[in-house]
Amino acid sequence: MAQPSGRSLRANVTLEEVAVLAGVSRATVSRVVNGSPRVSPSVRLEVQAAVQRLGYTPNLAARSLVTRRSDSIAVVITQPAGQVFADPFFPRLLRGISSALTARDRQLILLMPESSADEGRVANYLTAGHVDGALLVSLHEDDPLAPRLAAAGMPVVLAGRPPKGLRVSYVDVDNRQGAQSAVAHLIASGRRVIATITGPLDTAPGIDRRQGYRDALAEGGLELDRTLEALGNFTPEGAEAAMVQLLATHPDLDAVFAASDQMAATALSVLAAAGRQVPADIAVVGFDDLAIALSTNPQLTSVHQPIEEMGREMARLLIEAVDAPDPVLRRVILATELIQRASSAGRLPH
Amino acid sequence: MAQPSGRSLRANVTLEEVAVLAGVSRATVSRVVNGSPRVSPSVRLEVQAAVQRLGYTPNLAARSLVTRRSDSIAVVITQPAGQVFADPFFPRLLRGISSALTARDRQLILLMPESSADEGRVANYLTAGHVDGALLVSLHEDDPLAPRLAAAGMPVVLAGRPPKGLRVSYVDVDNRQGAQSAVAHLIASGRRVIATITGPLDTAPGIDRRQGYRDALAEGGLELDRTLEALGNFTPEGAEAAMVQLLATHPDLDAVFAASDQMAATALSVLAAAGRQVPADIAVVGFDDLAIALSTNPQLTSVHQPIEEMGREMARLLIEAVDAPDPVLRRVILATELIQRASSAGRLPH
DNA sequence: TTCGTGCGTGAGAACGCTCTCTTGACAAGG
DNA sequence: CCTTGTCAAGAGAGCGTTCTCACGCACGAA
Repeated sequence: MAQPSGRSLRANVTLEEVAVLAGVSRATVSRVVNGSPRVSPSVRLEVQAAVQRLGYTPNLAARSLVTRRSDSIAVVITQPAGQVFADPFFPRLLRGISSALTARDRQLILLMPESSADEGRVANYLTAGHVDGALLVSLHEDDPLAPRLAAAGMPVVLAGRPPKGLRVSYVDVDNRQGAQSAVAHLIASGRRVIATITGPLDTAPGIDRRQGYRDALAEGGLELDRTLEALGNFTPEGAEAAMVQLLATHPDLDAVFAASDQMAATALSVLAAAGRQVPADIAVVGFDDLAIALSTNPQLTSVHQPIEEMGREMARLLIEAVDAPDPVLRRVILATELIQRASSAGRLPH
Repeated sequence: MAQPSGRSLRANVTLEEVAVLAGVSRATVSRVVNGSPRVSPSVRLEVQAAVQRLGYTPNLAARSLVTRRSDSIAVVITQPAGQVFADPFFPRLLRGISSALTARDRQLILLMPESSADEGRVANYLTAGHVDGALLVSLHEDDPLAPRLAAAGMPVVLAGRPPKGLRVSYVDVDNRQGAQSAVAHLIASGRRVIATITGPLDTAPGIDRRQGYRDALAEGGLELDRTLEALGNFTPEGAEAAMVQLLATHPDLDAVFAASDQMAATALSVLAAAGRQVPADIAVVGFDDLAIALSTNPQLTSVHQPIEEMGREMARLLIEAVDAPDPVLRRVILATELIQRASSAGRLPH
């Protein structure tokens, strides 16, 4: 008998078929599948055997139709084109999210709107009830999606602290404490004229990391000198200009805290070109602990962020919010860790 | 009247309600929504107005239940832990995929199995019919998923050429031609002792890029010298060892083609440490055209790959396969482009 | 015995959609 | 005037679940 050509027939085992094989009703099979306690042990065994034998898998569409939940979560990555792709932040975060989501049998639906027209479609899609909640990852500040979804009553968790007092759950890395520990380390190793190359100061990481720098200076008894704070904007161009300027204005500079590894790498190049020895003359510390920190010369001391953990925590928070009867608002700040490498090796044997 | 606490009620506008408002039957509304031509213009207008007014959005679960297709596509990223994350390949590819998928109203379901146990679950999930097809992105070779899914009759498209003659559709970048053009460029600018630092030779890109190197040598009339081929394995450690060895064995070396930018960057460091001037003494060319190529000193000539385009093409191919009545097998190879920068600047003014 | 009480199980109605079939209106042809 | 064909529109079944009830049985108390 000829096999019908084309696509193989999907495994269409239904609850009904399992019920027949097990000699029970559909309802009972459903109970077993969903782990209800109201089933006698013997029947449960019987049903499980039938499920096994037929290779039954619940039809998610049918289930979703009646339960009115999709068991799926949207991850919205709003990406301002450019160079940010150099950063392995997204794969890491996605991995964390994915891991927590599959552990709880939720599907991950990925949305990457490119244009603002796309963003409108995404908002519609999300509020149409196709997903139970949304994880928002956005690097630019003025993302209108978060308030819009929150207003629509959709559970939402953000990656990173939102800007202006937006009341929505988020998970962030402790940028301030991370920067503080980096600069404290520089002070502890005897550096005294410490500059910072900052990120854009209209973003939370930019602000927080500079604040951490200031905290450390204050705690270390060093005076704050605004001319030691140069705007780098997280770009190579910005960092280069900042480093050049700092060298020109502060010949006695003996340490630089760059708010990102990429900027730190650029700073290292500028220093090398200027004939300054790192770490002998000047120590350099970055932030992010990317792979690039290992391929600079010398290797870069940097602040490590638990990105996967951040993703996992976001997913956990969101699921919690979805399952909760009332809206929940939670903030989670994850600790960072200073990874010491050659670029800040001691002046003071400490 | 008190608003019921908790989650806002989802927009539960149904076909029925639209039908009532428009004064037609459910079937007619369905026809309008799905763009059937068998509707009179006046009724269509009426229905569209009602849809608009109620903010109707089709319930995907219900639709999927009856059409027996999910209109969603899985993207499976099988990631061997490690350093490969440094590469922005995934975000780029995902963006391309996402773009093509949303343009055709398909959902992107992302799966990132971590363990082999996860991979088993993924295989089950996929064959359970929750998705219409799968896009497989795997950096390691012996991924059992592709043959398994293909055997189950699930439409599949791979990112990159599969290893041993696996008969499945894929989209790849022209690694061979890319490498060839890079090395041809070196020859054209007067280099004569050209080494290559290869990727792992059990992977398609590793093999293909070395082959491109050999092609260019042959075409340029240069003799193939196996001692000029050093294994770098796409890792910094491998590249460093390779570069050190090449310098030791070939004092007259005047060019290096590294099969990845990361390896090229490492090679540059080694050369700098050895006091060799780039590009005056030795030219260096990489592959991938990552952001890192811009932050090396000097900036790195590299082979650019159309990653987004690759993603888009994969999505297109898969949707085509899903819609086709019979299984389709297609291969698409996308051209690469050599981006010339300072690291290979001319010896011969050409 | 009689009457709850509790618990395992089944019957059957949704859920919102698509799709086949049927109906009815109208025009054209004999 | 009746038949035939065409085409818009409606009726209604059915997709695979879950979930509310109702049922029946066993058990213990009156």
